[in-house]
Amino acid sequence: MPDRPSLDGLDAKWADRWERAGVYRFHAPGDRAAVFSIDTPPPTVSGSLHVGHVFSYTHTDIIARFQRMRGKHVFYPMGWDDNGLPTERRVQNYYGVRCEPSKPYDPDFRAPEPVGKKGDRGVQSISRRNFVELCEQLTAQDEKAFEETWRKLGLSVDWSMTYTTIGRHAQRVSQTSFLRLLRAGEAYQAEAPVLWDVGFRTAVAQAELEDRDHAGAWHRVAFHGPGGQPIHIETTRPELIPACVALIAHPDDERYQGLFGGTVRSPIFGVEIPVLAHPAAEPERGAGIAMCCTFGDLTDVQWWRELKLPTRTVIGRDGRILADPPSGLDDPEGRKAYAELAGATVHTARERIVAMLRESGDLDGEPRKTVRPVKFYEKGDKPLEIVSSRQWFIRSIAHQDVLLERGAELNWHPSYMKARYDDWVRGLNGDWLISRQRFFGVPFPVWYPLDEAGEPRYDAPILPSEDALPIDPSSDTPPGYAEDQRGRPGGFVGDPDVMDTWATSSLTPQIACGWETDPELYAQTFPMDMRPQAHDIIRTWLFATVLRAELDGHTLPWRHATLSGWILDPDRKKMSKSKGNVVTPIDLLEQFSPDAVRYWAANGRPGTDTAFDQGQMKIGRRLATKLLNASKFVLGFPRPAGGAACTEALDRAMLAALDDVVRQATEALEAFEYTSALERIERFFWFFCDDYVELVKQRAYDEAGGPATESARLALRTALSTLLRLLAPFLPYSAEEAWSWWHDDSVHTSPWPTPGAAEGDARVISLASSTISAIRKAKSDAKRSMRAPVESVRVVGPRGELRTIETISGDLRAAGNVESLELTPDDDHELRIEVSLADA
RNA sequence: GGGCGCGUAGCUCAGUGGAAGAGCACUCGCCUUACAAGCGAGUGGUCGCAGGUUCGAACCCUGCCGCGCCCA
Repeated sequence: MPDRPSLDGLDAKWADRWERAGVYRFHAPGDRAAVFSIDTPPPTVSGSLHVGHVFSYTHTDIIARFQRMRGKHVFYPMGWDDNGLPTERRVQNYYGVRCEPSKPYDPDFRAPEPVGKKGDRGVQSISRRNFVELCEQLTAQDEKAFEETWRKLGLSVDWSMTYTTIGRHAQRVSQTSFLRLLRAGEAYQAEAPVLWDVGFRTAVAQAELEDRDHAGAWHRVAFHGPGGQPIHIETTRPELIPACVALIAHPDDERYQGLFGGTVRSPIFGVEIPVLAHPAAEPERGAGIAMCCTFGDLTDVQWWRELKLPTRTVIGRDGRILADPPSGLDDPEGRKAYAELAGATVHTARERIVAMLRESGDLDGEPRKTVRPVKFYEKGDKPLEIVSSRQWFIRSIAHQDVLLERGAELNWHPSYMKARYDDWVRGLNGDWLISRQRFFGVPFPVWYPLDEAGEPRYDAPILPSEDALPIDPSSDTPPGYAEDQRGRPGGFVGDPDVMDTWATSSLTPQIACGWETDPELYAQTFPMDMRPQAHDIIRTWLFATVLRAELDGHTLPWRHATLSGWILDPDRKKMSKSKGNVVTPIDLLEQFSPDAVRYWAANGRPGTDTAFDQGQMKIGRRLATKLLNASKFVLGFPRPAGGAACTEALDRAMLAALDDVVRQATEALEAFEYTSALERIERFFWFFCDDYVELVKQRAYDEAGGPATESARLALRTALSTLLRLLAPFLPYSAEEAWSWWHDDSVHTSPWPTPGAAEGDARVISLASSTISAIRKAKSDAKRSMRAPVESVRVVGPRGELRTIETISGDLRAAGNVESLELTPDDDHELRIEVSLADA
């Protein structure tokens, strides 16, 4: 036991010992009921950890530690989400490279020096395989740094079970699951219009969209009616005029009754276009008649599908106008005009076409500026386009009802978060698009035979056997073929796409629990007990995981979902990356100690956004330091003899009150309410230090010993043992340090306290506190030391209360340095305490 | 536009039908043999606003205002 206990250095000391002793190692007990399994969110390693991570992962760790002390075998693996676009982007920016799939692999390629500043040097094109290798190298580095932070924070993770979402095991699980869905008809591919990000050149899913206000302008444009009369439409996207396949108005719109069923000619391009009626047209919007294009928005897709309209694609996957005009654009003048647009970006094409319309007199008035919500890919910086392409989907629309049922079975913490899930499931408007035209991800384990013309036969995919997984169809050869047949007529070709990150991370329970690879482990850990995550990814991660477990086994993946809030900066705004990076988690842990940072995190209630508050960390640091000092004080007394008993009223009352705290804290933690558990424990702890310890100090010091002294020493030790264990989930380092002063085992594997048989009078405590308070106030008012002698304390009040005070009068006199304590009955008035100080 | 949450002391937040609370900050004190990185005491509130229910409302109901988030 050190002379001056300190928090500094505890993390290094204990993180190392815990690892060596295997304190958090999972040992399968052979019994599902004895396990508590946690589906830890794999953080995206393409960024840096920020205080928000520290916040929410601490919440999970508190529950993990509590359940472990409750006797559960806690299954608590960590994963790293390293696959997917965020990693690609990080690698591109970090090394200044770009993946060029047509380039051959360079076996001698060495990772370039990291880019110092943007624009320092040109971007280097490298082969897909070299690019993937760079991704693997950089994520390995990032993962190491993440693990260090987590260990320092004191997460009680079993690090021997760490997985990554790009690792072999995850790929195997992901591909196995995909093949099964494919065989069951739950996964399918289709040529369909999909939302497309032209910057990243990939399809994106509904869950990855966000609406952003985007500046644009209404253009009033004349189409030409049968008699040459102008039919005006209003559009924000005049560059899509060559893609126009119909004009559409509401069936009840009187203005256009005469035109329905007829045709008009498009300006500039001179294409004959039908005028049709459809209820999705909004009479109030613009001119009430809209041009339907391939594809301007999701309504265009709906019209195209329902009215069986032709396709006139003009925007390519790079966001530029295609070189060749679409079918139907036959007019020579029109083709000439189109040629001036070919190759231009959407923005440029719009400017040119506006100039043409102005020239031809088909632009009515000037464009009117507007701001309207436009769909963006959440990671993208250009509006999404809609392009038709072949993509993989997982069925979800067909399962909406059962998904809602599963949502109702799940225990949500806090419960109101369920509404977000329900909203999302009810609002699904298509199946889940899982293919991405990217490089660093889990490949689709599929090849296609090539026909005589060298065209892939998408309807006859070649599938690997499950035991061959994981495979990469771009380098592995399908069964029955030789590698030299790749890409040749009559040969084969691999599916070029990779799965979206969520398509793999929606399987974290299966990946972590050993689905199809470790049946024993799986039986003891799945369905998991707890899924902690942030509330903003209910529509992605939570939803997708529920879907996959349903499709695979008609089960929920876990019993409880716990949703953490966000960290807000002091201005109540969501903590931005730049701000979060000003103070890195490591800096915080160094400055305040892990226990202090955890204390701050533990004060953020489940689901509630919480302010970043270094003040709370200071308080946490104070609490942890106090715990060490109080422990040192209690353990400084001789150990009570074997036959010692708590005989004194104050000791018994204190232990009884502590039992209540144990009950309340246990109940709260069982319900994942770590904040109220901490609040109750903490409140008691300060009472223990400030009042109880002060009151029994003299009695405990008494070198003559005796039953009353033994009672105090025993009560102090008993309470300390309980308090250290109650605080261990929150302050694992200081609790472990103090515990180690008188135990050989770890506090984190010792049993969670249970209420004892202590019987005590709760009134004793409140009367003790109010009496000693009155004495202190008298001294404080007189600006005297707390040790100043008191000539007399006169307590006047009801006999019952006086009798209670009588039982603790010795402690009160000793603590207050009181010469005489006088008790005067007065049953007609409330308790009154008069204090007379001795002369200075 | 729909849904969810929030609004209590200068700040961060507890309290969900029975006497308005804690910590921080601030003020005034105290070397007190665990802790001065400590301890004691004090100042501070129209519980967003307006109605309603009730013997009694910060708490339940209705409406409004403000903030945030999710979804269209």
